Amino acid sequence: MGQSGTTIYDIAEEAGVSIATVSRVLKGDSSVSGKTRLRVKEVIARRNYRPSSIARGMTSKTTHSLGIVLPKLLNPNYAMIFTGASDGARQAGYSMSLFPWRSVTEQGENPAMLLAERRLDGVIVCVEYLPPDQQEQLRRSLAELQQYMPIVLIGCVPSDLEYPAISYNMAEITRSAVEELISLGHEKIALIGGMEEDRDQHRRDIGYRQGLENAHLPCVDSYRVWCGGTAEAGEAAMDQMLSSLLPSHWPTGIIALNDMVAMGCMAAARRHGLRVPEDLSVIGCDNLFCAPYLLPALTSINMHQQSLGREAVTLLLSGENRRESALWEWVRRDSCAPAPRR
Amino acid sequence: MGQSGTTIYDIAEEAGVSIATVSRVLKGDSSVSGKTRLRVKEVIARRNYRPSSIARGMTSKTTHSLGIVLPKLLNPNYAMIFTGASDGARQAGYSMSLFPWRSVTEQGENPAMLLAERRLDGVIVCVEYLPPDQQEQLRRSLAELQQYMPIVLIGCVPSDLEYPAISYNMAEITRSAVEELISLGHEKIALIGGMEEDRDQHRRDIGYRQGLENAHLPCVDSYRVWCGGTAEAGEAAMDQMLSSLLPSHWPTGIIALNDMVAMGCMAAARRHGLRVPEDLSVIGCDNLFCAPYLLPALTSINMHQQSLGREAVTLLLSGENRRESALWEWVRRDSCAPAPRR
DNA sequence: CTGAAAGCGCTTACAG
DNA sequence: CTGAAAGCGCTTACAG
Repeated sequence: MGQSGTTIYDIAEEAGVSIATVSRVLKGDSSVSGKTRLRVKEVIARRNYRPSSIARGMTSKTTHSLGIVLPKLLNPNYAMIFTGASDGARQAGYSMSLFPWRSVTEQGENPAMLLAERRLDGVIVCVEYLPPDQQEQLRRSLAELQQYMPIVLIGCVPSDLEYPAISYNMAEITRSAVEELISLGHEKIALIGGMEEDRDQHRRDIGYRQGLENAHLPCVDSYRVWCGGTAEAGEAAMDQMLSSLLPSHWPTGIIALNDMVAMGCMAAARRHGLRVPEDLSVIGCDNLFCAPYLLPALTSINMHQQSLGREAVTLLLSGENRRESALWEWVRRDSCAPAPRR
Repeated sequence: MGQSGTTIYDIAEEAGVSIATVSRVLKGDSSVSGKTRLRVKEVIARRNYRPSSIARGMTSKTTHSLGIVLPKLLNPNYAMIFTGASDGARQAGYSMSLFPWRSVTEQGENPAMLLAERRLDGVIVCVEYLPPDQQEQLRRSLAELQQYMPIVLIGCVPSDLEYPAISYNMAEITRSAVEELISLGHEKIALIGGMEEDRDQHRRDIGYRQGLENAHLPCVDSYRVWCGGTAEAGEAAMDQMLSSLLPSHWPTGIIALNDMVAMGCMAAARRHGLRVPEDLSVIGCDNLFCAPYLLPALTSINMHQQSLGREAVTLLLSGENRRESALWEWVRRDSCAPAPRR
């Protein structure tokens, strides 16, 4: 165990050359003569020698490993981003490590320093919308982090954060969702979403209001609901909303934070005797693998998370300071229908 | 960018001590006098200094980073394992990197060497059932890998592989699933599962046959279907099976490879006019977050993947050579019912 | 209690 | 084309 042991000195000795020469054939330096190259290569192969990337890192100042900071991988959405990022990294010859969101967001002394120690060649930070006080902490952590390594932001990136970034158009997406429902004749449209603790809601809220306003529809407070990002949370929130409203005031269209929340909403709606989509249209977000297999199949928005992850790596390694918008597209299925006649 | 720059020399100079002393206060060595300790700590804080973990690794021979080799993270199942492992690692002060399955399984020169270079402190390898020829490659890769770092196996671990491991009881689980259906009066029980390329099926097949045999039921070839692990694959496989069989021969119970496959099966069954669970009972595996929200809610098996990931880390860091069995439990919902009267 | 020195396994000018 | 030497940023005996 751990007896890898063989170093560049062993190879040099066995091949009868200096370690400098071994180092040269390792990096494919063409100045090495054919015969020495062959001899050295043979020894390397026979001894199964692999240079230590960490020793290399000592001189080259580069670790060939990247990091990604994510809120929670259990959301399949983030798992997709991570997968894409991990793939992209590997293809470029880097490894990818996962760090928890709180490593940049928590109060206390220098949470970002966890990453700084690692001397990564760069880090992708996936940011959700945060309340003002936490935003301040995020700002500080990012500034600190950037002194140690390049960073790229993805997600709900505040527009005044001056880093390379690929950001979600949550306002635009939500406005589009409102328009989608309005075009089907809906007027009572509810917005269910936003992590309670970090009020992810904010951007969505802006788009939601815009959409209603453009159609000269009123914005009703009881149709705007905060909840967590899980199916359970969505179910509870929907249940709560329906229970507190007279059936004549029930919304006919729901825009959910994500597909998991949408799943919960549909379950709660069913329990209250609502049929989807006849009585209630539902729109999710993220286009999870299970969306087409729900009953009815869920209309959702494809966020292309996997390619988002890859692109973030590309951007990170490019060193450019671009700011892009993440792609998204409608995936219309069976959970939306014309509004019921009043 | 990357101007972290400050080293132990800077701190030593500014505090008017030797680098050895700085190193000592860094590791909390009690031999340092109170006043020097304070002075050094002050400089460290002011300069925002963090020792380079990679330089530390040079001497300590330890990188404080672990790896995990997974087939594919897009399966939420593996995302759970990864999350658990990543959490466990972090709590122990380690970081966790993801490596693709093919890094240990692919033909060619020393695929495992990708990992060897990294000088990880250990690696978790999540193994699926493999056909004999690939098993040989796996065996070689693992043996090689172990020369560089400790390894722990999880998943469908061949019983003759002499490594610390936490393995799935796929045979036992599948047998239990057969018994579950038999106890509901089913006699025509189909097994849908097993990645076509790696015949993951094997263990399940054993359990399936045992279950039938114990109940003196025949094992019908057309009820054993190979397919990939996705919903689409499950849908296609089910479709194919129903289309090729006379309705009077249709199975009344399905044991699916996993929940995603089960989702596909249910969709295909519906298209063929079968009601679940009245005409057809379906059992999934993995208990995905969406299982309770399907219609009908899917009966499944909870594999506790997250704690499995954590435990794998514990086992890895313990250095022990234990071999454990992964926990599992039934989660009975609405997709199983008594067999229809013939 | 503290410092000078060697060493971890490489890479890279600098000579020859 | 090749080698001796310095250096990357730490840790750890070894002296004092």
